[in-house]
Amino acid sequence: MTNSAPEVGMRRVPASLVAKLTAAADSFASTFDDVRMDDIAKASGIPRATLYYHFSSKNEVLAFLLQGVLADLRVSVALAARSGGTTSTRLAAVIRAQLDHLAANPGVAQLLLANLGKGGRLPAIAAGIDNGFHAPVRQILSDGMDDGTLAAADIEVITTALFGAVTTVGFQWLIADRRIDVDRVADALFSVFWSGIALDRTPHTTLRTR
Amino acid sequence: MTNSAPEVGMRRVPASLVAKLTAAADSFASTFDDVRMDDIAKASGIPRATLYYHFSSKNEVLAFLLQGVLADLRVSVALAARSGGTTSTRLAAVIRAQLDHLAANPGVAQLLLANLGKGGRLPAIAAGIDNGFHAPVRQILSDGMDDGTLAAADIEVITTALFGAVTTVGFQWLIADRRIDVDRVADALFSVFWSGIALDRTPHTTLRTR
Amino acid sequence: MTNSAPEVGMRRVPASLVAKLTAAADSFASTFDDVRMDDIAKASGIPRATLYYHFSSKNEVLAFLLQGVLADLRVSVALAARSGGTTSTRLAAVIRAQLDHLAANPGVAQLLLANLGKGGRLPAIAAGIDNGFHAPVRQILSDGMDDGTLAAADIEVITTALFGAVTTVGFQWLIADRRIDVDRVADALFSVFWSGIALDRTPHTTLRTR
Amino acid sequence: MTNSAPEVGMRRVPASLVAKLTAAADSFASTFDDVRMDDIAKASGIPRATLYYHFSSKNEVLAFLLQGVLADLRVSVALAARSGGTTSTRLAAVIRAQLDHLAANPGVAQLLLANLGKGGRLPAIAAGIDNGFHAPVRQILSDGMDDGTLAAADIEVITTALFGAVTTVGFQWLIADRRIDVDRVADALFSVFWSGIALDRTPHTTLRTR
DNA sequence: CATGAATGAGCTTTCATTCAT
DNA sequence: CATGAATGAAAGCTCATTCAT
Repeated sequence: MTNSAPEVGMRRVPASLVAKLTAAADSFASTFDDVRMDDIAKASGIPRATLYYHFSSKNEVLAFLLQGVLADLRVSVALAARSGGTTSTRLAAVIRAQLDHLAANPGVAQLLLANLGKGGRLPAIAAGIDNGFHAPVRQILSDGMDDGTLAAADIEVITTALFGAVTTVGFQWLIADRRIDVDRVADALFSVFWSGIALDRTPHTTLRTR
Repeated sequence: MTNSAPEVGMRRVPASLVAKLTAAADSFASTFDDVRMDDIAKASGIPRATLYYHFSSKNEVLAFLLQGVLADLRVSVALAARSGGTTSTRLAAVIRAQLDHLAANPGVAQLLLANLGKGGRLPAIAAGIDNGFHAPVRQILSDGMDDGTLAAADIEVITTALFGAVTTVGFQWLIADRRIDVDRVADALFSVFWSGIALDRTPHTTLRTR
Repeated sequence: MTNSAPEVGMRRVPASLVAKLTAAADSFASTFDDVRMDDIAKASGIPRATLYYHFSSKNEVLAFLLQGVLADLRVSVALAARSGGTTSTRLAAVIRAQLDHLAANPGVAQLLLANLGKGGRLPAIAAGIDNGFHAPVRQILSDGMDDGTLAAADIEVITTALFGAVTTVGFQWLIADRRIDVDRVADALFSVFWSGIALDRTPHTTLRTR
Repeated sequence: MTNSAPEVGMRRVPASLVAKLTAAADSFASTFDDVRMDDIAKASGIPRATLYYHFSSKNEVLAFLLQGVLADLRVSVALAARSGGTTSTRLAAVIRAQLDHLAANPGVAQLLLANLGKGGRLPAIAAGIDNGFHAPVRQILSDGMDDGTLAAADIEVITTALFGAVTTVGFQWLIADRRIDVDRVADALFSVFWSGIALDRTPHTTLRTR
């Protein structure tokens, strides 16, 4: 899973650093605690001062890693989405791609989760997720509606729901089992989103409780 | 939404503190950054030293707030789940309950999200979420399978997926619109989970990419 | 030489700190090198964190000390200037006061000198010196011209020249001898400024070399 | 005002560096803050590592600049002092020379002032000032006493006082007006030192306050 | 020779927590 | 009981200097 080394406005990061950083990312990202610059330094073997030579702050380092991971996600999800099959095939592939990605980058993915609610990085991260996951899924859904495969539905909600469901389940598995049983999880998730859970699809009515 | 003031091992927290803390929770929780003891103190008007008189650490204060919110969630979701309707009715009610809860406690909910990956609080939080959301949903699903309303399925995955989907979509709305259009979101989410997105439910096969 | 503890916009500084700081000032100020917060802490026995509790930055600590010293200077010089004697008596007294002050606060005075060319403190320091020394001297000179004791002259230049001369000579003595022979120096300085160095005062002409 | 490129124990500094450094000196010297190696590098356009190739430390670079400036001072003051006029003419010329020098090198002069109290450079600087200013003035004063032009007086104090007065007034003007009105200042200073400020020179007595 | 890259050492500042009243 | 004051233990960042080409 090669990191595409995106620029974030700082000095072009040399390949050797990129390699060390991404290699070490999972180990320091999964300390389950605030990541300290020293953690990054120790885990990657890059002296703190050297990191500061290439990045202008700790946040830049994290942003760099997150953007790298998101870029990777984008690539693999886009690939899955483009695989010219049916709507269902493409959707299933996208789910698998995201799960594979989670399984491959557990630490950084967690870092990403921890940063969803932090320090001004949100816009960039949100954009990254939108590019990497939402956009392809929106495309698949929209294609599916066009060709009559899918029922008309709230694309925005469904897309976000799919992302949330896949990510949450993936994390749940990672935390519980240290790994993800991609086959089982992907099947179950696809099945829910594709066919729903009801045995019978007779129209029902949602209650408005308020 | 009264906070049930659970004990976490510290001396009984006086009502006045509980009031001030929960009232202020949203303001300091949404600083979108690491919450510092001083933030809590300033937002709640309770001097730092006084907080330390009642709690034994910052984590205890956060845990107290999170548990309070989770207890509230538990109450309202349990209520929704117990409302003796059909499986679909109960499920829809649970989704609404969680969305209402998110809308009512955006700050603390975010705090909770930000703390999913932090400082040893995870087990307690996970337990709280399990009690508050997963358990009732599992019950509903299991009931539904028993009475033939639901297709046999991977209850564990579905439950987690539902939680992730509802929460993620809820946050997405909060961040984008500052509020949640509960009706629209609840309908859309219920519809996906209940019936799926496919127009036609002809059996399909999931590809195994690996 | 009591420090009048002026406020600089930060937390009111407790007397005990003021005492420790001013007592230690000379020792850390005379390291002849950049003063580090740790020097101040060690010399004064006040923990670094405590200093940061009372002051908002290292510069604030230095500013506080400088202002204190300048306030002291102001008091003693004003006293000397007010001593209702003749113009010459008052001027001589002011010179002595400034030399005494230098001798009593060598370290902080040096700190002041080192800071004349640094970090935005200049305006405040300049104001302090103006209040403490220039203003009284200007008053004496102006009084002297009014009562016919002094020849008409460029008060601004003379005042600054006197300050520069007294301070420079004082420092020179401090550095060379570790102390100031106040009697000798004061006499010599007063004599130059009062009578000049020429044996004969026959009018002369200054050459314009360019 | 050509910099005579004195050696300070480092390899011979190439002319191109000398040019760039002295040209840039005023700009980085007037940052009014601690001069960092990077400031010097940026202001002069000479890469930091190149500076280290030619000088062995930051202090060497500063010393080089200061000594250059002091050498210039020495040349022009010596010239003024030697101009075979009367004592008063020579003294006036020296005052003008120092003021001209200040006006021509405000930044480096300030750097010099700021470094009077710093890092081990003091002895060299003091020696430079002594050679450049004090020695010629001492000579003039001593000549004047020999030929009966001057009253007997404390040559050491007067010399230092003159230097302090001229320098301080010069800086004062630079800071206040961005330039020095050399004519006015030189006249006023010479007048004070030559004739004193008293209208009447009737003998007076200095009070001994202690 | 010259210089972009790298880094050891150390600085200022922050913050959770404890103390003393 | 409650709290203003105090502080130990890091954390983030800077900078003079050295390395490697």
